[in-house]
Amino acid sequence: MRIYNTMSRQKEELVPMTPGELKIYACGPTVYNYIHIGNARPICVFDVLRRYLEYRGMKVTYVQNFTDIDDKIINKANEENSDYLTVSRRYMEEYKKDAAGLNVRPATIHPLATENIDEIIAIISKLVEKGYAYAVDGDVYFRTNKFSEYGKLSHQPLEELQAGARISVGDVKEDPMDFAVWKAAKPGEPYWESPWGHGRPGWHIECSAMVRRYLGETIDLHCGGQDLIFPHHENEIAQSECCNGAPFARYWMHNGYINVDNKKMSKSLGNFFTVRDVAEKYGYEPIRYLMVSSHYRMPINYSVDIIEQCKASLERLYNCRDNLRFLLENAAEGQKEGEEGVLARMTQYRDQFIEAMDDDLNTADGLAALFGLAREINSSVNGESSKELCQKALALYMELANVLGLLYVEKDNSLDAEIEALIEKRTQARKNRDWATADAIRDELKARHVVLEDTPQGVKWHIEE
RNA sequence: GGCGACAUAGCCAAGUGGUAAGGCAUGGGUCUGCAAAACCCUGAUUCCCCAGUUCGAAUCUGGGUGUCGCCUCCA
Repeated sequence: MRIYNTMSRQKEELVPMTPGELKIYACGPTVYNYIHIGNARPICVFDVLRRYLEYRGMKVTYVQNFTDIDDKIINKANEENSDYLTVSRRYMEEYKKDAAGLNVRPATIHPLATENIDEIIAIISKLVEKGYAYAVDGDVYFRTNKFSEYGKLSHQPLEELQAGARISVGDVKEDPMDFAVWKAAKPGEPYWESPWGHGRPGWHIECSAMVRRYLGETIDLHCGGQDLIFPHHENEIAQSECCNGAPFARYWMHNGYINVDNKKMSKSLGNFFTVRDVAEKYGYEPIRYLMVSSHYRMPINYSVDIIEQCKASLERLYNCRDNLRFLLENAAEGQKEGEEGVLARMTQYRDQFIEAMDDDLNTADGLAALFGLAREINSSVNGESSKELCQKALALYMELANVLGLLYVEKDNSLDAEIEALIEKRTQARKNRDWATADAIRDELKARHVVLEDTPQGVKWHIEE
Protein backbone atom coordinates (compact mmCIF):
# COMPACT_ATOMS: atom_id res chain seq x y z
CA MET A 1 0.00 0.00 0.00
CA ARG A 2 1.17 3.49 -0.81
CA ILE A 3 0.32 6.46 1.36
CA TYR A 4 1.05 10.16 1.15
CA ASN A 5 3.59 10.94 3.85
CA THR A 6 3.33 14.52 5.07
CA MET A 7 6.99 14.41 6.08
CA SER A 8 8.31 13.64 2.59
CA ARG A 9 5.40 15.22 0.77
CA GLN A 10 5.00 12.27 -1.51
CA LYS A 11 3.36 8.92 -1.77
CA GLU A 12 5.49 6.17 -0.31
CA GLU A 13 5.17 2.45 0.09
CA LEU A 14 3.99 1.82 3.65
CA VAL A 15 6.62 -0.57 5.00
CA PRO A 16 6.17 -1.58 8.64
CA MET A 17 9.12 -1.76 11.02
CA THR A 18 8.12 -5.30 11.87
CA PRO A 19 6.76 -7.17 8.87
CA GLY A 20 3.03 -7.69 9.16
CA GLU A 21 2.61 -5.37 12.11
CA LEU A 22 1.82 -1.70 12.34
CA LYS A 23 1.88 0.66 15.27
CA ILE A 24 -0.43 3.58 14.70
CA TYR A 25 -1.17 6.56 16.89
CA ALA A 26 -4.07 8.87 16.18
CA CYS A 27 -4.61 12.08 18.09
CA GLY A 28 -7.91 11.86 19.88
CA PRO A 29 -10.34 14.51 21.07
CA THR A 30 -10.12 16.98 23.90
CA VAL A 31 -13.28 16.04 25.72
CA TYR A 32 -15.06 19.25 26.64
CA ASN A 33 -18.02 19.18 24.25
CA TYR A 34 -19.81 17.09 21.66
CA ILE A 35 -17.72 16.41 18.61
CA HIS A 36 -18.57 18.17 15.35
CA ILE A 37 -18.52 16.93 11.78
CA GLY A 38 -14.98 18.18 11.34
CA ASN A 39 -13.81 16.10 14.30
CA ALA A 40 -15.57 13.12 12.82
CA ARG A 41 -13.42 13.10 9.71
CA PRO A 42 -10.14 11.79 11.08
CA ILE A 43 -12.05 9.42 13.33
CA CYS A 44 -13.80 7.85 10.36
CA VAL A 45 -10.95 8.08 7.87
CA PHE A 46 -8.36 6.46 10.05
CA ASP A 47 -10.84 3.84 11.15
CA VAL A 48 -11.14 2.94 7.48
CA LEU A 49 -7.35 2.85 7.21
CA ARG A 50 -7.15 0.51 10.16
CA ARG A 51 -9.90 -1.72 8.82
CA TYR A 52 -8.24 -1.87 5.44
CA LEU A 53 -4.81 -2.73 6.83
CA GLU A 54 -6.33 -5.51 8.89
CA TYR A 55 -8.33 -6.65 5.89
CA ARG A 56 -5.02 -7.01 4.08
CA GLY A 57 -3.64 -9.14 6.88
CA MET A 58 -1.75 -6.63 9.01
CA LYS A 59 -1.75 -6.79 12.76
CA VAL A 60 -2.54 -3.22 13.75
CA THR A 61 -2.05 -1.73 17.18
CA TYR A 62 -4.11 1.42 17.10
CA VAL A 63 -3.81 3.89 19.94
CA GLN A 64 -6.06 6.91 20.25
CA ASN A 65 -5.83 9.10 23.30
CA PHE A 66 -8.29 11.26 25.15
CA THR A 67 -7.06 14.64 26.28
CA ASP A 68 -8.91 14.81 29.56
CA ILE A 69 -7.10 17.72 31.19
CA ASP A 70 -6.76 21.02 29.40
CA ASP A 71 -7.67 24.71 29.60
CA LYS A 72 -10.87 24.22 27.66
CA ILE A 73 -12.03 21.47 29.97
CA ILE A 74 -11.24 23.56 33.02
CA ASN A 75 -13.11 26.52 31.55
CA LYS A 76 -16.12 24.38 30.78
CA ALA A 77 -16.08 23.00 34.30
CA ASN A 78 -15.91 26.52 35.73
CA GLU A 79 -18.82 27.62 33.54
CA GLU A 80 -21.05 24.95 34.93
CA ASN A 81 -19.71 25.02 38.47
CA SER A 82 -18.41 21.55 38.04
CA ASP A 83 -14.97 19.99 37.94
CA TYR A 84 -12.73 18.78 35.15
CA LEU A 85 -13.34 15.12 35.93
CA THR A 86 -17.09 15.43 35.63
CA VAL A 87 -16.79 17.29 32.35
CA SER A 88 -14.17 15.08 30.78
CA ARG A 89 -15.83 11.80 31.78
CA ARG A 90 -19.17 13.01 30.49
CA TYR A 91 -17.90 14.04 27.08
CA MET A 92 -15.76 10.95 26.82
CA GLU A 93 -18.95 8.94 27.12
CA GLU A 94 -20.69 11.16 24.58
CA TYR A 95 -17.74 10.73 22.25
CA LYS A 96 -18.02 6.98 22.53
CA LYS A 97 -21.70 7.12 21.64
CA ASP A 98 -20.97 9.15 18.53
CA ALA A 99 -18.04 6.96 17.54
CA ALA A 100 -20.17 3.86 17.92
CA GLY A 101 -22.92 5.52 15.90
CA LEU A 102 -20.42 6.21 13.14
CA ASN A 103 -19.37 2.56 13.25
CA VAL A 104 -15.89 3.45 14.41
CA ARG A 105 -14.27 0.55 16.19
CA PRO A 106 -12.77 1.27 19.61
CA ALA A 107 -9.00 1.67 19.43
CA THR A 108 -6.75 -1.10 20.70
CA ILE A 109 -5.99 1.23 23.58
CA HIS A 110 -7.66 4.53 24.53
CA PRO A 111 -5.25 6.03 27.06
CA LEU A 112 -6.04 9.12 29.08
CA ALA A 113 -3.65 11.97 29.64
CA THR A 114 -4.38 11.94 33.36
CA GLU A 115 -3.43 8.29 33.63
CA ASN A 116 0.01 9.06 32.27
CA ILE A 117 1.28 11.86 34.45
CA ASP A 118 4.26 9.82 35.66
CA GLU A 119 5.34 9.10 32.11
CA ILE A 120 4.89 12.76 31.23
CA ILE A 121 6.99 13.92 34.17
CA ALA A 122 9.67 11.39 33.30
CA ILE A 123 9.94 12.75 29.76
CA ILE A 124 10.01 16.36 30.89
CA SER A 125 12.68 15.57 33.46
CA LYS A 126 14.80 13.96 30.79
CA LEU A 127 14.34 16.97 28.52
CA VAL A 128 15.34 19.34 31.29
CA GLU A 129 18.33 17.17 32.11
CA LYS A 130 19.47 17.18 28.48
CA GLY A 131 19.00 20.94 28.22
CA TYR A 132 16.05 20.77 25.84
CA ALA A 133 13.67 22.24 28.37
CA TYR A 134 13.83 24.81 31.15
CA ALA A 135 11.65 25.69 34.12
CA VAL A 136 10.40 29.20 34.84
CA ASP A 137 8.18 29.87 37.83
CA GLY A 138 6.65 26.43 37.81
CA ASP A 139 6.19 26.30 34.04
CA VAL A 140 8.46 24.22 31.89
CA TYR A 141 9.18 25.18 28.27
CA PHE A 142 10.73 23.37 25.39
CA ARG A 143 13.77 25.14 23.92
CA THR A 144 12.96 24.98 20.22
CA ASN A 145 16.20 26.42 18.93
CA LYS A 146 18.07 23.53 20.53
CA PHE A 147 16.39 21.12 18.12
CA SER A 148 17.82 21.85 14.71
CA GLU A 149 15.19 19.80 12.92
CA TYR A 150 12.32 21.82 14.36
CA GLY A 151 9.94 22.58 11.50
CA LYS A 152 10.73 19.51 9.45
CA LEU A 153 7.16 18.25 9.35
CA SER A 154 5.53 21.57 8.53
CA HIS A 155 8.46 22.39 6.22
CA GLN A 156 9.01 25.72 7.81
CA PRO A 157 12.42 27.07 8.64
CA LEU A 158 12.59 28.12 12.27
CA GLU A 159 13.33 31.74 11.33
CA GLU A 160 10.08 31.98 9.37
CA LEU A 161 8.12 30.52 12.22
CA GLN A 162 9.75 32.96 14.59
CA ALA A 163 8.92 35.86 12.31
CA GLY A 164 5.27 34.87 12.40
CA ALA A 165 5.14 34.07 16.08
CA ARG A 166 3.04 36.25 18.34
CA ILE A 167 4.74 37.45 21.42
CA SER A 168 2.47 38.02 24.32
CA VAL A 169 3.26 40.73 26.78
CA GLY A 170 5.22 39.66 29.82
CA ASP A 171 6.17 36.37 28.26
CA VAL A 172 8.65 34.49 30.39
CA LYS A 173 9.86 32.30 27.55
CA GLU A 174 13.41 32.57 26.25
CA ASP A 175 12.12 32.55 22.71
CA PRO A 176 8.64 33.13 21.27
CA MET A 177 8.74 29.72 19.62
CA ASP A 178 9.28 27.86 22.86
CA PHE A 179 6.19 26.00 24.01
CA ALA A 180 4.95 24.78 27.37
CA VAL A 181 5.40 21.17 28.32
CA TRP A 182 4.29 21.72 31.91
CA LYS A 183 2.03 24.44 33.22
CA ALA A 184 2.01 25.72 36.77
CA ALA A 185 -1.42 25.44 38.38
CA LYS A 186 -3.28 28.66 39.01
CA PRO A 187 -5.21 28.88 42.26
CA GLY A 188 -8.22 26.59 42.18
CA GLU A 189 -7.03 24.60 39.21
CA PRO A 190 -6.51 20.86 39.30
CA TYR A 191 -2.87 19.90 39.66
CA TRP A 192 -0.35 17.11 40.07
CA GLU A 193 2.85 17.11 42.08
CA SER A 194 5.99 17.55 40.05
CA PRO A 195 9.64 18.54 40.43
CA TRP A 196 8.55 22.03 39.29
CA GLY A 197 5.69 22.37 41.74
CA HIS A 198 1.95 21.89 41.40
CA GLY A 199 0.94 21.82 37.79
CA ARG A 200 -0.41 19.93 34.82
CA PRO A 201 0.93 18.76 31.49
CA GLY A 202 0.94 20.84 28.33
CA TRP A 203 -1.06 19.46 25.45
CA HIS A 204 1.76 18.30 23.20
CA ILE A 205 3.68 16.34 25.81
CA GLU A 206 0.74 14.05 26.51
CA CYS A 207 0.92 12.51 23.08
CA SER A 208 4.68 12.04 23.27
CA ALA A 209 4.19 10.26 26.57
CA MET A 210 1.35 8.04 25.47
CA VAL A 211 3.04 7.12 22.21
CA ARG A 212 6.16 6.04 24.08
CA ARG A 213 4.38 4.15 26.81
CA TYR A 214 1.91 2.24 24.65
CA LEU A 215 3.76 1.91 21.36
CA GLY A 216 7.44 2.63 21.95
CA GLU A 217 10.01 5.22 20.96
CA THR A 218 9.47 4.80 17.25
CA ILE A 219 6.09 4.11 15.70
CA ASP A 220 5.08 3.33 12.15
CA LEU A 221 2.38 5.87 11.54
CA HIS A 222 1.06 8.95 13.23
CA CYS A 223 -2.12 10.56 11.98
CA GLY A 224 -4.48 13.43 12.59
CA GLY A 225 -6.04 16.50 11.04
CA GLN A 226 -4.02 18.91 8.95
CA ASP A 227 -4.41 21.58 11.60
CA LEU A 228 -2.32 19.48 13.94
CA ILE A 229 0.75 19.55 11.72
CA PHE A 230 1.82 22.77 13.31
CA PRO A 231 2.39 23.13 16.13
CA HIS A 232 1.08 19.94 17.72
CA HIS A 233 2.84 17.28 15.70
CA GLU A 234 5.93 19.38 15.20
CA ASN A 235 6.18 19.68 18.96
CA GLU A 236 5.60 16.00 19.54
CA ILE A 237 8.50 15.26 17.22
CA ALA A 238 10.74 17.72 19.04
CA GLN A 239 9.91 16.35 22.48
CA SER A 240 10.08 12.69 21.59
CA GLU A 241 13.17 12.76 19.42
CA CYS A 242 15.11 14.91 21.87
CA CYS A 243 14.08 12.71 24.78
CA ASN A 244 14.51 9.33 23.13
CA GLY A 245 17.24 10.05 20.63
CA ALA A 246 15.27 7.93 18.19
CA PRO A 247 13.05 8.74 15.20
CA PHE A 248 9.48 9.36 16.33
CA ALA A 249 7.12 8.35 13.53
CA ARG A 250 8.09 6.86 10.20
CA TYR A 251 5.01 8.04 8.33
CA TRP A 252 2.57 10.90 8.87
CA MET A 253 -0.94 11.07 7.46
CA HIS A 254 -3.16 14.13 7.71
CA ASN A 255 -6.75 14.50 6.64
CA GLY A 256 -8.24 17.61 5.03
CA TYR A 257 -10.80 19.88 6.63
CA ILE A 258 -14.54 19.92 6.57
CA ASN A 259 -15.66 23.39 5.55
CA VAL A 260 -18.93 25.24 5.80
CA ASP A 261 -19.48 27.85 3.09
CA ASN A 262 -15.86 27.19 2.14
CA LYS A 263 -14.58 28.11 5.57
CA LYS A 264 -13.01 25.67 7.94
CA MET A 265 -15.49 24.27 10.42
CA SER A 266 -14.30 25.06 13.90
CA LYS A 267 -15.62 25.68 17.33
CA SER A 268 -13.99 29.07 17.53
CA LEU A 269 -15.72 30.27 14.36
CA GLY A 270 -18.98 28.82 15.57
CA ASN A 271 -19.78 27.46 12.11
CA PHE A 272 -19.91 23.85 13.22
CA PHE A 273 -22.50 21.12 13.15
CA THR A 274 -22.28 18.53 15.87
CA VAL A 275 -22.35 14.91 14.90
CA ARG A 276 -25.14 14.42 17.39
CA ASP A 277 -27.43 17.01 15.82
CA VAL A 278 -26.87 15.82 12.27
CA ALA A 279 -27.33 12.20 13.36
CA GLU A 280 -30.64 13.00 14.99
CA LYS A 281 -31.94 14.40 11.73
CA TYR A 282 -30.37 12.14 9.14
CA GLY A 283 -28.85 9.25 11.05
CA TYR A 284 -25.17 8.61 11.64
CA GLU A 285 -24.40 6.65 8.55
CA PRO A 286 -24.73 9.47 5.99
CA ILE A 287 -21.95 11.21 7.92
CA ARG A 288 -19.74 8.18 7.59
CA TYR A 289 -20.64 7.92 3.92
CA LEU A 290 -19.67 11.54 3.41
CA MET A 291 -16.23 10.82 4.87
CA VAL A 292 -15.51 7.92 2.54
CA SER A 293 -17.09 9.48 -0.54
CA SER A 294 -14.11 11.73 -1.19
CA HIS A 295 -10.38 11.36 -0.82
CA TYR A 296 -9.26 11.95 2.76
CA ARG A 297 -6.86 14.77 1.88
CA MET A 298 -9.40 16.78 -0.13
CA PRO A 299 -11.47 19.47 1.52
CA ILE A 300 -15.18 18.70 1.94
CA ASN A 301 -17.72 21.48 1.91
CA TYR A 302 -20.46 20.42 4.28
CA SER A 303 -24.08 21.31 3.72
CA VAL A 304 -27.52 19.88 4.36
CA ASP A 305 -27.86 19.14 0.63
CA ILE A 306 -24.74 17.03 0.73
CA ILE A 307 -25.82 14.94 3.67
CA GLU A 308 -29.16 14.32 2.00
CA GLN A 309 -27.39 13.16 -1.14
CA CYS A 310 -25.32 10.81 0.98
CA LYS A 311 -28.44 9.39 2.51
CA ALA A 312 -29.97 8.84 -0.91
CA SER A 313 -26.82 7.12 -2.15
CA LEU A 314 -26.88 4.79 0.83
CA GLU A 315 -30.40 3.75 -0.09
CA ARG A 316 -29.09 2.19 -3.24
CA LEU A 317 -26.46 0.25 -1.35
CA TYR A 318 -28.94 -0.96 1.24
CA ASN A 319 -31.41 -2.04 -1.44
CA CYS A 320 -28.80 -4.28 -2.99
CA ARG A 321 -28.05 -5.93 0.35
CA ASP A 322 -31.69 -6.34 1.28
CA ASN A 323 -32.67 -7.69 -2.11
CA LEU A 324 -29.93 -10.29 -1.83
CA ARG A 325 -31.08 -11.34 1.61
CA PHE A 326 -34.62 -11.65 0.34
CA LEU A 327 -33.54 -13.78 -2.60
CA LEU A 328 -31.49 -15.95 -0.31
CA GLU A 329 -34.57 -16.95 1.66
CA ASN A 330 -36.13 -18.70 -1.30
CA ALA A 331 -33.10 -19.66 -3.35
CA ALA A 332 -32.58 -23.29 -4.26
CA GLU A 333 -29.41 -25.30 -3.65
CA GLY A 334 -27.15 -26.30 -6.49
CA GLN A 335 -25.04 -23.98 -8.50
CA LYS A 336 -26.35 -23.38 -11.97
CA GLU A 337 -24.74 -23.00 -15.33
CA GLY A 338 -23.29 -19.60 -16.00
CA GLU A 339 -22.92 -18.73 -12.36
CA GLU A 340 -19.15 -19.19 -12.48
CA GLY A 341 -19.03 -16.31 -14.92
CA VAL A 342 -21.10 -14.08 -12.65
CA LEU A 343 -18.81 -14.92 -9.77
CA ALA A 344 -15.74 -14.08 -11.81
CA ARG A 345 -17.18 -10.71 -12.79
CA MET A 346 -18.08 -9.95 -9.20
CA THR A 347 -14.62 -10.82 -8.00
CA GLN A 348 -13.13 -8.25 -10.35
CA TYR A 349 -14.72 -5.57 -8.21
CA ARG A 350 -12.75 -6.78 -5.23
CA ASP A 351 -9.56 -6.38 -7.26
CA GLN A 352 -10.67 -2.92 -8.28
CA PHE A 353 -11.45 -2.10 -4.67
CA ILE A 354 -8.04 -3.22 -3.44
CA GLU A 355 -6.25 -1.36 -6.18
CA ALA A 356 -8.04 1.84 -5.20
CA MET A 357 -7.45 1.46 -1.49
CA ASP A 358 -3.80 0.56 -2.00
CA ASP A 359 -3.34 3.93 -3.68
CA ASP A 360 -3.28 6.23 -0.67
CA LEU A 361 -6.59 5.02 0.67
CA ASN A 362 -8.68 6.11 -2.28
CA THR A 363 -12.03 5.45 -0.66
CA ALA A 364 -13.91 7.34 -3.39
CA ASP A 365 -12.69 4.83 -5.95
CA GLY A 366 -13.23 2.02 -3.46
CA LEU A 367 -16.81 3.13 -3.11
CA ALA A 368 -17.15 3.19 -6.89
CA ALA A 369 -16.07 -0.47 -6.89
CA LEU A 370 -18.79 -1.23 -4.34
CA PHE A 371 -21.36 0.47 -6.55
CA GLY A 372 -20.03 -1.45 -9.53
CA LEU A 373 -20.49 -4.66 -7.61
CA ALA A 374 -24.01 -3.62 -6.67
CA ARG A 375 -24.88 -3.13 -10.32
CA GLU A 376 -23.42 -6.50 -11.24
CA ILE A 377 -25.41 -8.17 -8.48
CA ASN A 378 -28.61 -6.36 -9.37
CA SER A 379 -28.18 -7.40 -12.98
CA SER A 380 -27.05 -10.99 -12.55
CA VAL A 381 -28.47 -12.31 -9.31
CA ASN A 382 -32.21 -12.92 -9.35
CA GLY A 383 -34.94 -15.36 -8.33
CA GLU A 384 -33.41 -18.03 -10.55
CA SER A 385 -30.02 -17.85 -8.85
CA SER A 386 -28.76 -20.61 -6.61
CA LYS A 387 -28.39 -20.28 -2.89
CA GLU A 388 -24.62 -20.58 -3.33
CA LEU A 389 -24.47 -17.64 -5.68
CA CYS A 390 -26.65 -15.49 -3.46
CA GLN A 391 -24.50 -16.32 -0.47
CA LYS A 392 -21.27 -15.58 -2.24
CA ALA A 393 -22.59 -12.33 -3.65
CA LEU A 394 -23.79 -11.19 -0.25
CA ALA A 395 -20.53 -12.19 1.42
CA LEU A 396 -18.39 -10.32 -1.10
CA TYR A 397 -20.65 -7.30 -1.03
CA MET A 398 -20.53 -7.06 2.75
CA GLU A 399 -16.81 -7.77 2.75
CA LEU A 400 -16.14 -4.57 0.83
CA ALA A 401 -18.79 -2.56 2.65
CA ASN A 402 -17.27 -3.58 5.98
CA VAL A 403 -13.86 -2.25 5.06
CA LEU A 404 -15.43 1.15 4.46
CA GLY A 405 -17.48 0.67 7.60
CA LEU A 406 -20.76 1.04 5.71
CA LEU A 407 -24.05 -0.87 5.75
CA TYR A 408 -23.99 -1.53 9.46
CA VAL A 409 -27.50 -0.48 10.28
CA GLU A 410 -29.95 -3.28 10.95
CA LYS A 411 -33.49 -2.06 11.05
CA ASP A 412 -36.04 -3.53 13.35
CA ASN A 413 -37.41 -6.49 11.43
CA SER A 414 -40.36 -7.37 13.56
CA LEU A 415 -43.92 -6.69 12.52
CA ASP A 416 -46.81 -6.76 14.88
CA ALA A 417 -49.60 -9.23 14.25
CA GLU A 418 -52.01 -6.61 13.00
CA ILE A 419 -49.65 -5.49 10.26
CA GLU A 420 -48.87 -9.03 9.28
CA ALA A 421 -52.58 -9.67 9.00
CA LEU A 422 -52.98 -6.64 6.75
CA ILE A 423 -50.18 -7.82 4.50
CA GLU A 424 -51.84 -11.21 4.26
CA LYS A 425 -55.19 -9.61 3.55
CA ARG A 426 -53.63 -7.59 0.75
CA THR A 427 -52.01 -10.69 -0.72
CA GLN A 428 -55.43 -12.30 -0.86
CA ALA A 429 -56.95 -9.21 -2.42
CA ARG A 430 -54.26 -9.24 -5.09
CA LYS A 431 -54.98 -12.89 -5.81
CA ASN A 432 -58.60 -11.90 -6.33
CA ARG A 433 -57.46 -9.01 -8.52
CA ASP A 434 -59.13 -6.64 -6.08
CA TRP A 435 -56.71 -3.83 -6.77
CA ALA A 436 -58.68 -1.19 -4.91
CA THR A 437 -58.43 -3.08 -1.61
CA ALA A 438 -54.83 -4.01 -2.24
CA ASP A 439 -53.82 -0.42 -2.94
CA ALA A 440 -55.77 0.90 0.02
CA ILE A 441 -53.93 -1.47 2.33
CA ARG A 442 -50.62 -0.57 0.76
CA ASP A 443 -51.33 3.13 1.31
CA GLU A 444 -52.36 2.54 4.87
CA LEU A 445 -49.24 0.57 5.64
CA LYS A 446 -47.11 3.21 3.99
CA ALA A 447 -48.65 5.79 6.28
CA ARG A 448 -47.57 3.51 9.11
CA HIS A 449 -44.02 3.40 7.69
CA VAL A 450 -44.23 -0.11 6.30
CA VAL A 451 -43.36 -0.02 2.62
CA LEU A 452 -44.38 -2.98 0.46
CA GLU A 453 -42.85 -4.21 -2.74
CA ASP A 454 -44.30 -6.96 -4.88
CA THR A 455 -41.69 -9.25 -6.34
CA PRO A 456 -41.84 -12.53 -8.27
CA GLN A 457 -40.75 -14.20 -5.03
CA GLY A 458 -43.61 -12.73 -3.07
CA VAL A 459 -44.21 -9.55 -1.12
CA LYS A 460 -41.21 -7.81 0.37
CA TRP A 461 -41.41 -5.08 2.97
CA HIS A 462 -39.23 -2.70 4.88
CA ILE A 463 -39.75 -0.10 7.52
CA GLU A 464 -39.13 3.51 6.68
CA GLU A 465 -38.59 5.95 9.47
C1' G B 1 5.88 37.77 4.71
C1' G B 2 6.79 32.01 4.91
C1' C B 3 4.49 27.30 3.72
C1' G B 4 0.36 24.85 1.60
C1' A B 5 -4.52 23.36 -0.47
C1' C B 6 -8.57 23.68 -3.73
C1' A B 7 -11.14 25.09 -8.87
C1' U B 8 -13.86 18.55 -13.33
C1' A B 9 -21.70 18.07 -15.70
C1' G B 10 -27.58 20.83 -12.02
C1' C B 11 -25.18 18.83 -7.25
C1' C B 12 -21.31 15.52 -4.95
C1' A B 13 -16.83 13.31 -6.70
C1' A B 14 -12.55 10.00 -8.89
C1' G B 15 -9.01 10.44 -12.46
C1' U B 16 -1.15 13.04 -12.58
C1' G B 17 0.54 12.20 -20.21
C1' G B 18 -3.19 8.44 -24.30
C1' U B 19 -8.36 10.70 -25.55
C1' A B 20 -13.42 12.32 -19.02
C1' A B 21 -15.02 6.48 -13.26
C1' G B 22 -18.90 6.35 -9.72
C1' G B 23 -23.10 8.46 -6.96
C1' C B 24 -27.38 11.91 -6.35
C1' A B 25 -30.97 14.61 -9.10
C1' U B 26 -33.56 15.12 -14.21
C1' G B 27 -35.87 13.06 -18.69
C1' G B 28 -37.21 8.61 -21.69
C1' G B 29 -37.81 3.25 -21.92
C1' U B 30 -38.24 -2.05 -19.93
C1' C B 31 -40.49 -4.82 -15.96
C1' U B 32 -45.24 -4.23 -12.79
C1' G B 33 -52.55 -4.72 -12.39
C1' C B 34 -50.61 0.06 -10.65
C1' A B 35 -46.43 0.99 -7.77
C1' A B 36 -41.65 0.10 -5.56
C1' A B 37 -36.97 -1.87 -6.41
C1' A B 38 -34.00 -3.10 -10.45
C1' C B 39 -32.14 -2.79 -15.42
C1' C B 40 -31.25 0.01 -20.11
C1' C B 41 -30.76 4.72 -22.38
C1' U B 42 -30.04 10.11 -21.61
C1' G B 43 -26.07 14.24 -20.12
C1' A B 44 -18.90 17.77 -19.75
C1' U B 45 -16.23 17.90 -27.85
C1' U B 46 -14.52 19.05 -22.31
C1' C B 47 -11.84 19.56 -16.98
C1' C B 48 -11.04 28.31 -13.87
C1' C B 49 -8.17 31.46 -17.79
C1' C B 50 -3.76 32.32 -21.03
C1' A B 51 0.77 30.67 -23.10
C1' G B 52 4.29 26.65 -23.66
C1' U B 53 6.35 21.37 -23.92
C1' U B 54 4.50 16.91 -26.59
C1' C B 55 2.35 12.92 -31.99
C1' G B 56 -0.96 13.52 -27.76
C1' A B 57 -2.38 17.41 -21.47
C1' A B 58 -7.91 17.71 -16.99
C1' U B 59 -3.13 15.60 -16.06
C1' C B 60 3.70 18.38 -17.18
C1' U B 61 6.03 23.72 -17.34
C1' G B 62 5.43 29.12 -16.91
C1' G B 63 2.09 33.10 -15.96
C1' G B 64 -2.66 34.73 -14.22
C1' U B 65 -7.73 34.68 -11.68
C1' G B 66 -10.77 33.10 -7.67
C1' U B 67 -11.54 30.66 -2.90
C1' C B 68 -9.52 28.70 1.45
C1' G B 69 -5.99 26.90 5.25
C1' C B 70 -1.61 26.68 8.70
C1' C B 71 2.05 29.99 10.88
C1' U B 72 -2.38 31.28 18.01
C1' C B 73 -6.43 26.62 20.82
C1' C B 74 -8.50 23.75 16.77
C1' A B 75 -9.56 17.36 13.46
